Amino acid sequence: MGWYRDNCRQLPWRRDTALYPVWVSEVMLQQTQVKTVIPYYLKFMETWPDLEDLAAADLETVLKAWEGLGYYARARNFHKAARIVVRNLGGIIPDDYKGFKNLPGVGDYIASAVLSIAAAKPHAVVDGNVKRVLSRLLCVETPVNHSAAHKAYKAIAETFLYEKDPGTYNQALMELGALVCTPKRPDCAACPLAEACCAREKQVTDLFPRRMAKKKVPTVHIAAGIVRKNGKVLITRRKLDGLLGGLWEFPGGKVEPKESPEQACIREIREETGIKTGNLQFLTRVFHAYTHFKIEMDVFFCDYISGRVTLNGPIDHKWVHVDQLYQYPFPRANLKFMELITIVVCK
DNA sequence: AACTCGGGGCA
DNA sequence: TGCCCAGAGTT
Repeated sequence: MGWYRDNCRQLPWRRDTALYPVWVSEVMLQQTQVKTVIPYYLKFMETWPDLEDLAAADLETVLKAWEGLGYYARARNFHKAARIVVRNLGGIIPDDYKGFKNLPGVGDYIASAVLSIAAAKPHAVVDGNVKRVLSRLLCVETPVNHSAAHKAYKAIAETFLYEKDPGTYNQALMELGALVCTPKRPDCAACPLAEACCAREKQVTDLFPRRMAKKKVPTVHIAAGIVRKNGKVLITRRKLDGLLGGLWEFPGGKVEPKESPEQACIREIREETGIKTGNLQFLTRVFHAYTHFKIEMDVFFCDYISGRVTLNGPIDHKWVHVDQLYQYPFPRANLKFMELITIVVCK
């Protein structure tokens, strides 16, 4: 705790420890590094300073603010939770564990983090940092990426919980993991727990935390088309659940075996939107990695030929001017060639 | 209990 | 390149 007081970073969400701003930060910080979150957090709080503001916003606007941050279900769930609090709970965020965790997108980590930091409730957090620190401190053999890990580390974290100031205890443990007890080359010389650390004493910090082997991720070939018609281009909106739910994209899909990217592009656009396209012109190839697979996407300009849009898969579509594309939330893989479109079209 | 869900920082 | 990150929901 003393180490934390002297060494903690000055982060934007540490300025206001009310429930809402802490909640915003914890949702964004889920599986996302501090450095990445900072600009998103500042802009989000500026746009929606209070829960009521967020509840009144369109989902689409919230997704736009989340664009590039990933795990878009976080934004959808948080937005939904804000509306539940305003509509059903009188605008009061529950400050008890059961009531708060019941909200969509709030699991054990967020409930424990928000309530300990913003309401001094005695709940220990378990995140990647905490698991790493405790694993080394006690030479815990439970692999941190195993299903049983959360429960095991939660029990350990609770035994050490400092109930007089659980928020600082939790943040101190996480900060220690982020700054000192790092995944690679931990700085044991700077660690306040060094004397008590099992892994350091045995010189095996690089063997902890234990981790189960990961699977390799396959690569998928994708073809996407920028369909032009009367100076506008076609974009479609993905269904709200699943991968990249609710985001807009250029229509396309998987290139089947024995099929050329051009054929796949025309076929996928016809299947998804019902329209016929042709006169394909290669624009670029984009590489992008997701958690469970990688994609190689060939992007084509296409001309609209015939047919009316009848959606099969996407939940919406629009013909938009290239200058208006920035208004819609797109996946990163699409943003990678967005600027190129403008350059080519204007030429 | 296993699988799905983004994107970036970093060695 | 591969690893890992202030995890939660679904199956």
